[in-house]
Amino acid sequence: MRNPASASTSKTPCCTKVGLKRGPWTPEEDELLANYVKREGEGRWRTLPKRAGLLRCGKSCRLRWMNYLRPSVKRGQIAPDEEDLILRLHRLLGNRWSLIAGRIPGRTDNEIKNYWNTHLSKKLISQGIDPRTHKPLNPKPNPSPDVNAPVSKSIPNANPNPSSSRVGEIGSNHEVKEIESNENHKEPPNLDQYHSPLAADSNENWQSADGLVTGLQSTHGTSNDDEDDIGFCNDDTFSSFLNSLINEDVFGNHNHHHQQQQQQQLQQLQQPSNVIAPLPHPAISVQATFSSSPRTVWEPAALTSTSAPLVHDQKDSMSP
DNA sequence: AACGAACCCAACCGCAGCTCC
DNA sequence: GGGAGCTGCGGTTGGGTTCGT
Repeated sequence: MRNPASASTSKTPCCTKVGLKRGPWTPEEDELLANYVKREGEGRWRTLPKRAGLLRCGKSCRLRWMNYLRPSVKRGQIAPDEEDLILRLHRLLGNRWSLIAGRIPGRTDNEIKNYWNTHLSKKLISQGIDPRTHKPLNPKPNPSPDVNAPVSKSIPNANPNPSSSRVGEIGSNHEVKEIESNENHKEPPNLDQYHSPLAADSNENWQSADGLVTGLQSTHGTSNDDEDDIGFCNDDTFSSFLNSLINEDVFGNHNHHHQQQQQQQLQQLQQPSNVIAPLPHPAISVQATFSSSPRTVWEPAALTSTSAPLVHDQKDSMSP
């Protein structure tokens, strides 16, 4: 990793350091950016502002495009189906917002993160469920959770163990690395050690976490020819699992590929229309974080207006 | 009506991973 | 192999809006 105090910082000066504009975007800036990206395509964000005639830093441009200007970005309220999907995916993935967003067409990671922090975490808390672990807040047969406890603004970030904000959840990079590392050893890790959202819990109407784990593991135990190549949480396996999750059919619909194939697929994914592949195996769009693959991932999820949106396909009830 | 508290969400920041040279 | 540069992710902030008193 680079030392932020040295090269990196000076190489990528932030807006303030070079006197670039910050804060809310004006319609004129939006238009400049949108027109430029439509004309030239995404990428090369660092130099884009200059080329597009914007007094913004590249990061800011990218964020604005990704979260707001992209034609495929869906606006409006999160539908109940989407909410349910977010809950289930979060339970599985933790705070991997981009992965979650990659499974929900038209929604951005930022939007989902915000929605989680402002709505869902509170909702879970009010149900006595720890939004981080998806376990009961008070495991002991205690007086019911304090539903009336004030849910302060800080709740989203309220972490029983603040110093571990990036360490204490399955979604953390460290843990993903561990999983990947285990993958190399071809030994299924015990997910419980990550006190993961997969851990069993109670009063939820979505699938039992034990079932999820079992399902995931059984994916390996029972599946096909490519077995040797499959680590736990192998990209495709994981992706399959996510699809199954979405389909609410954890044990069905498995299909494994070699990682090499995945790489190829990922390259193909540079074509947006491929990103969320149509069922039966939409798989691919979740790969980035769980693999060493180049990132492509989530962008396309939003570009699926022409492909079958998973939520629609599977649940057939998400209304516009 | 006025004020403060709470909420919401767009945007920013720092870090980490990847690619290229 | 290692450093430089770029991109993307997740956490956090802060300003505008809504709600409650």
